[in-house]
Amino acid sequence: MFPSTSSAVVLSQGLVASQETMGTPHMSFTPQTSPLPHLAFSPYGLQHSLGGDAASHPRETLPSLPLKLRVGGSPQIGASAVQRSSSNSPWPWNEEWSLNNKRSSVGEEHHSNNRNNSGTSNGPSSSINCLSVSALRMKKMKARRKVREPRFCFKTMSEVDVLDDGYKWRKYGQKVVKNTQHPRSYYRCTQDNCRVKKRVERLAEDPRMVITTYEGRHAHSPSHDEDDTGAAAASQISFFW
DNA sequence: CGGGTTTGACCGGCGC
DNA sequence: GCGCCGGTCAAACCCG
Repeated sequence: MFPSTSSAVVLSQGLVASQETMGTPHMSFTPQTSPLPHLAFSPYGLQHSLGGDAASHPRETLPSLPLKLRVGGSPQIGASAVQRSSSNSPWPWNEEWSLNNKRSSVGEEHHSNNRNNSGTSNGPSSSINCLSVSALRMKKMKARRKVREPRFCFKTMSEVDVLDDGYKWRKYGQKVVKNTQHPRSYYRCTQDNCRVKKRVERLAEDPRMVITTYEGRHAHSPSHDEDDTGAAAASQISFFW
């Protein structure tokens, strides 16, 4: 799962990204100064800071992440909480959280879709198929777009992009976002009935720093064995929005 | 062969 | 209204 063989995940301390990085101006990071054997975090105490939408998400809607940055045997773990502060950032906790307030949430649909067939199908029924497929796709897209799961993110200094948080992820997309030289990767939890997603990207100004954004909450336990030290460490590190 | 990754296309949202 | 951009899809590809 871990794509790289060696990496030192170190604590990022007191970082403040004040200029636009990956379209994320004025990010500020709360210092975490105590190196811990494992990274864990508890974003739950921060719901109130998320505004109305967050208030609508009960505590349980936030992802529980026994993040286990087990790198190189003796990890120096650290994570910087990222604080919501910008007004015009494309960073998710700004517009997207506010969008959450505006959009009603409906269930997502997961059907197979035949997007690529819509333009190439032949025969007398092709137009009908086109329409139905297109309509289905549209419906699906709309349903998908309206759903906004609770999110939080953190920053780590790591050589690897994908941190071992105990869950199994499948990459479903990669995108180069504007004004960045590093692509953003999109991952989805491979567990059935679990729609937790995460985005991983690197800071443009400091490629050693990895920004991981989780969306949603796992409806299951981590996919591989945990020693639970992450949970224990959760009491030692708190994450902030 | 099954599961994961890559990658180009597509879509909706949003700003101008 | 239009174009840009981020997010997602899914076929093709890769790998064990």
